[in-house]
Amino acid sequence: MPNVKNNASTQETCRRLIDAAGQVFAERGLHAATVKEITERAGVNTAAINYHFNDKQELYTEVIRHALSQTPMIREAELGGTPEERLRTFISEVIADLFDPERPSWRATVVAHEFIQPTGALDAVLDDLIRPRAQLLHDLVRELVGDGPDEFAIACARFSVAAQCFFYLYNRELLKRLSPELSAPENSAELAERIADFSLAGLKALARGDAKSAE
Amino acid sequence: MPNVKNNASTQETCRRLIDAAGQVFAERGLHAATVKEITERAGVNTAAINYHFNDKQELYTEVIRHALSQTPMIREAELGGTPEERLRTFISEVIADLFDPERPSWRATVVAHEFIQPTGALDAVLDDLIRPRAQLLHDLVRELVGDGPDEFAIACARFSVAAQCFFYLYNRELLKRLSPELSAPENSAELAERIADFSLAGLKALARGDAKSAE
Amino acid sequence: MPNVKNNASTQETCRRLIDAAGQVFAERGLHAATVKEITERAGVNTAAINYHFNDKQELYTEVIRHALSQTPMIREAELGGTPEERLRTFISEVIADLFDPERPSWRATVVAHEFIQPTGALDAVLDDLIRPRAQLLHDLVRELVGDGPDEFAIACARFSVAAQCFFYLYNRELLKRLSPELSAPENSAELAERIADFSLAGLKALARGDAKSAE
Amino acid sequence: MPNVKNNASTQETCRRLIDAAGQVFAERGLHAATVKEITERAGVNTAAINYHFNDKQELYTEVIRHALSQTPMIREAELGGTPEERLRTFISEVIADLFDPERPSWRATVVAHEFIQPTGALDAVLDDLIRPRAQLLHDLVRELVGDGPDEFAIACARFSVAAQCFFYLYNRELLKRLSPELSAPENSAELAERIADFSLAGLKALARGDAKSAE
DNA sequence: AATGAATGAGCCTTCATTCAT
DNA sequence: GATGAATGAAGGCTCATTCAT
Repeated sequence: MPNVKNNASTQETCRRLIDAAGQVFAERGLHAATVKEITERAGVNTAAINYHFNDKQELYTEVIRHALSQTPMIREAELGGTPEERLRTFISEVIADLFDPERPSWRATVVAHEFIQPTGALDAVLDDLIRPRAQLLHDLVRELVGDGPDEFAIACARFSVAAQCFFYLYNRELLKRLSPELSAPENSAELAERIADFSLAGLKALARGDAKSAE
Repeated sequence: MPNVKNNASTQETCRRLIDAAGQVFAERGLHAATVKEITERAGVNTAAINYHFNDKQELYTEVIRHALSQTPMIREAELGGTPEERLRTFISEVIADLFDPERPSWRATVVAHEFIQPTGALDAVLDDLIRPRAQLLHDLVRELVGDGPDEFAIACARFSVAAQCFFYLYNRELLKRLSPELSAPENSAELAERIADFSLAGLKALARGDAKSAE
Repeated sequence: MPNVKNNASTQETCRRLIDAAGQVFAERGLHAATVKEITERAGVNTAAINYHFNDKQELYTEVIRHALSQTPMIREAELGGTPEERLRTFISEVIADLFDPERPSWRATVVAHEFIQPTGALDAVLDDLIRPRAQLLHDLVRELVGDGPDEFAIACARFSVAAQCFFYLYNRELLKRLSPELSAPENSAELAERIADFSLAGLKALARGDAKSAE
Repeated sequence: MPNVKNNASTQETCRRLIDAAGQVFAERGLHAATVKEITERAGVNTAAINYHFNDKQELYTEVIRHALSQTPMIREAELGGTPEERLRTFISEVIADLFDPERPSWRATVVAHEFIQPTGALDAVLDDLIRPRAQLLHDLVRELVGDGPDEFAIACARFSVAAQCFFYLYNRELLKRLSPELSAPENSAELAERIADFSLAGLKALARGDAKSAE
């Protein structure tokens, strides 16, 4: 957490540091990223990170917090419509965010790093930023499948939905090599629809209880 | 690639180095892992890595290769039964492998690291180890949905299936915190069934062409 | 080439590093010299070499440059008098420089090392520092022998003069053992005169064309 | 000094090691030369140096001894003729040896290294190999200049002669850059004659006592 | 006798952090 | 407040040497 300063130039420096650090952490990971590269890309002096964030790790935590606080997940809560429509909207937004060449691409990558190998930053933002988003998806799935399935089934189902979105976050590099057409931003709308179709079919089957696992 | 030695103790040393390195790379990532920690855990000399593998990066590549070459994906090709049964078997095997407390847990983690942020090891094993496995799943999905859907739809569908498995690989730490019951090995059989149910429902919908994306 | 810093203490640190490095490089050669010994002798931090000179090799190049830029050869150009007097002055200055116990003795030795086995530093200073000095001696010899001899003869003659001086640079250790009296600084004035006598006799013979090689 | 073995293959291995080591020491110097490169070039196993010569330093000493024992200096003693003719022959042989592309070129270079920076090998061979050669040249110079000049003058004169030969040994690399024509083997005969002319003129002047240093 | 696999000391360099200004 | 020069700890790697065979 940065020292809270009111000074406008301090805030500007912090903002530039977070942006530069996000890029470098995304490209190289926490350890391989060097303070020198971050400060040079931010155009600030060598000591700025220690001055504003105490150390590299705290800057990293701030970068993770920043990245997670801007994910679009939260917005689906504000949307109306049928549950089906809201699930489609949710998936579209997440996929669009991942593929949008306009948005800083480092946000998703640093989060992926941290999820695979938590450094403490994950726990620092778990309750503020992650649990509420997870709850939203949980509630939406419950609405879609009704009261029949137990909580374990709900957990599986919501992760099946989330997994399909996260997949395109975690495996960008692999997909570039295996299925370049799936990496192209112009196909992301169709991809989102297909994920939604697939997911709604899976959820409806769960709602009907016609699955083998329900026997 | 290690120097090929016939000596039995050399092979033993290499094996112990790969195992120790797998653990350390999984815990810390390629850059944060130190050769000192690896060699100490393996109980060998500091110079052993350079002697047997030339350098740290080549040891890492060997760890990735080792991890991937032991994934069970390939075995589903040998299984008989209907396509549905083979998909269920495939998912069960992958999930069982991820949750099996007997198997070294670092295999999955190092692969996850490498997929998110390739270091060159990914490309070194792409054609040998990854493409054949990807092709198997592609063919199975095609069998299940018939000739109707185009290749893009097949690609989306197979990644939707794969994504649900990978999710439990990539997000172990997150799941421990959000849904401890989904991290428990004793629930992995039910989890696998639910993933299979969800996936088969999604694939059948694609086969029927009753999806919004088919309009 | 050191980073150009204005700071006075930085310049002081660089000066001390060059002086310490000169000693150690002279004693041990480029490869056998360790940065640890250099930095300890300079009383600075281990990282100072990399900070000020990027790496050991660049420090070495700077040492060579420093050593060559302080040779007295260049001054003979400013001296007046007959060509004979100028040659005597030139030889006296070079010999005096080599034997002067006040001047750091490493300058000559590091240059000798680099001339025998160039590491890249030689080429870095060839055009700046070596060719101009070589040209001065060439011109002086040409003046002394007139237009008769061809360029090859001039080349041989100027190297015969230079060789007698360089000999006492290269073979200090050998001379200490074979002819201690020739290593004594108090005899250096007589030595310089004898070299000059010997050389002027050789040059006059060349000018007269009474040599066997001119037949 | 190698363990004296009668075994023919042992002698063969030592010979190959000395030859390979001579090349590598000449190219890189004592420290930068690696045991691995030497043994590989010699086609022997890693431990051969320690086995046959105890350690790298003793192999190096043996290389120096080998190099010095084959210099042609000694042969002039066997030659007849006037002192002038014998000096010409001596200089021709030394120069021819340095420029002869047929002879292994590392001999001169390793000696030059050792003369500039004695490692102990110099002292090991000083009395056997160096003093006798130095004495021969001393005696020849004394014969040429008669009894007039004192020993200091003789010392200066003989080093003036030797210096002109050594110069082309020590400064090979520099000469390649400054005067390529003086590096060409086909010009070495003319070079030797010019050195002899220059030297004989210098010695005759010393004999006549017409030098400034004699005043 | 001769080998080559394995060792451990030590090297150069990098880098997050500090401190005088 | 903010800087950038300087630090020291630690990292990966090399290499002469050893030792079991």
